Amino acid sequence: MGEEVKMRENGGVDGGDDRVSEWEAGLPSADDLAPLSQPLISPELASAFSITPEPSRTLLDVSRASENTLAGLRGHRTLSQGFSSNNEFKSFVEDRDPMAAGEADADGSDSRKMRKIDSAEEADSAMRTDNSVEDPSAKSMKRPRLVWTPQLHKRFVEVVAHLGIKNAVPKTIMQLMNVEGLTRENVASHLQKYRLYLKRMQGLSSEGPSSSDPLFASTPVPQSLHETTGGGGGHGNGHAAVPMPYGGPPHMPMPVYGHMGMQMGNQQGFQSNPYMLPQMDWSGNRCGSVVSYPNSGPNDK
DNA sequence: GTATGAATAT
DNA sequence: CATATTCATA
Repeated sequence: MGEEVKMRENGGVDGGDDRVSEWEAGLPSADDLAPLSQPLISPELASAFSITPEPSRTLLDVSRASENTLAGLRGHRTLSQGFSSNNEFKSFVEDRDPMAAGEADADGSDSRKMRKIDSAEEADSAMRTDNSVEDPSAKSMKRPRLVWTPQLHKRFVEVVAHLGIKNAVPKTIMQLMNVEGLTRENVASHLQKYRLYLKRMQGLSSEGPSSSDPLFASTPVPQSLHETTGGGGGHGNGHAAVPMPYGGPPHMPMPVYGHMGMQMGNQQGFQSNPYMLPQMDWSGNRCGSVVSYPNSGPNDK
């Protein structure tokens, strides 16, 4: 099972060196996972989800069943726990929402207000036309919308930062993130947004008339030239802080989780994805009996 | 044919 | 607004 991380084989565009092999072991130690175990989710949110707040979750270091790719690399370096020990990353997913907010048919009737919560026993069974998408062997299935959770985004940012804008291409990022279920398109899309964000910030680094420019973002704007490996050297890039206003640490005016006006019929809300993500690390953190996933798969092509 | 980046759609 | 999907292109 030992696998070596293989990446960038030379796509054809740009002919820079594709040498990469340092972060494999020295990826940024992002920092501590402390915040990770911290309530990334507000209590109310948790309540809403009905998920046990689990107050006694000191360090979730307990779970550590990852190690797939970087398993062999780790060992040296005492880094607090950069990527290697970051535990397996899973994504959180949300079912395809036909219409999230507004924008439905005409304007006057939005018949979308129903809440049948209560009743201890909701035996509402007649429903579901039975189309459970279940196909363990399904090769392609419409994956649910991927939610870029703060943690995920963080990973993303870190990887990108350490890759250097030059090598930060979707495929590589995806591979380095090593998040199961993440697809190139996912990354590409997010990368696009991220780039836009960077660009926007470049022009107005400190400007900010009153935009909602979060004072976060220490302007880590990566220099246009960065070469992480290879070459040249050095680059003492320690690591960048999460530039995006993501990962709302202090408060949560309504940041990452954005609008959770989810109108799920199921109280549990969580869907059972045949493929990925049943676990909710950062927030719910339900480790312990995390089922090992058929990691063998689909990713990493 | 694959991968990327931007545009466009949901 | 956040992602997904499509399109043109390297």
